[in-house]
Amino acid sequence: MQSDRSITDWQTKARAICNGSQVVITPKRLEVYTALLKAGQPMSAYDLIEAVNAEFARHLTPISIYRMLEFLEQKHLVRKLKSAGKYLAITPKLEANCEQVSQFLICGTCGDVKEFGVNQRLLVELKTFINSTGFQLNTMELELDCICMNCLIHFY
Amino acid sequence: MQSDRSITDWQTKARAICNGSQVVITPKRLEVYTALLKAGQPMSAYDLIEAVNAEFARHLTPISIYRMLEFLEQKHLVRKLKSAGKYLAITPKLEANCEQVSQFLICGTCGDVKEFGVNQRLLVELKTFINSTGFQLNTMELELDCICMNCLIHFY
DNA sequence: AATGGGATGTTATAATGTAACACATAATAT
DNA sequence: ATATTATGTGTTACATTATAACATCCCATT
Repeated sequence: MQSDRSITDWQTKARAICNGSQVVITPKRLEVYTALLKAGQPMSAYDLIEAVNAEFARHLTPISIYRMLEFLEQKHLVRKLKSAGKYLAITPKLEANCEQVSQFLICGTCGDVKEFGVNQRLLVELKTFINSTGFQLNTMELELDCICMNCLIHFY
Repeated sequence: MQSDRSITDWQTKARAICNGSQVVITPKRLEVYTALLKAGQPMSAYDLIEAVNAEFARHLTPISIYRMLEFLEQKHLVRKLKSAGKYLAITPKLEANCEQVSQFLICGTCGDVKEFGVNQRLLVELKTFINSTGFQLNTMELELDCICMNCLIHFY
């Protein structure tokens, strides 16, 4: 959960990011982004529909949400976690530190997600290996299949 | 696509792996595994239903396939690629080489998957970083979001 | 006002994955 | 040898995630 203050900051930044092109951040797109910011955790597209419709008195349909999410992804305001089918607002956390790259640690048991900064050198090394295959990494922010401490204790 | 010879080898190994416990590899489970081996590439559960039903004259339903896939995953005969929603028969390729760990390079554009061996040291290092978070990596065989050379040429 | 591009609405449907309960089969215990 | 139990499968229905196709709206510019 983000504070109201930082949400406002991020809304402002979002507007700035989308400035200048023909393609703009509309009120609804900003609402989708805001709902994700407020949640402060990954949400499914359908959970997001409920959240936006409730909070902003809309009646968005799945296709609309998916289109807006696609837009927000292109602007790097939202990140899709493919392995979980969930979406996450991108926040500043580790951006300031160029030595660190965010990794998404996803608990395969309960779905909890932790964002964690890892030494950039490590990922550059991995990227270099991969480049020799003809495939190129789309991002160095990996989705890592994990189990969280809580599930480890309770279920194993 | 695997050769008939190596498919037979893997069927035999599969039986051996499942030997000794109460839980056995039944004909149908072996058929699911065999269909995946023959495909030699990741398949969706529904593609797999069609393949098994056609080749072995079954009429399996989704729930059955998912149950069999779960069994095969537990026995490490099948790997689920969560980010792609596809399933892959596990084959020997890199197992012999302890210095290397398989990585799954997944083209986000066309869905093509390449298995690629990476220096184990690198992944142990990553794993060590992650352990400090309270989350633990379920596997060092990562799913890496990539673009393949072919899509790179055609679409960008 | 006309037009043209981007954004959204509307409807329908595809693709992926599970729940709940019934039945079958095979190993074991009595 | 039968009863019991655990495992495997069938059947039906449904939940969740995602997209296709086409219509309409809105707004900037002509």
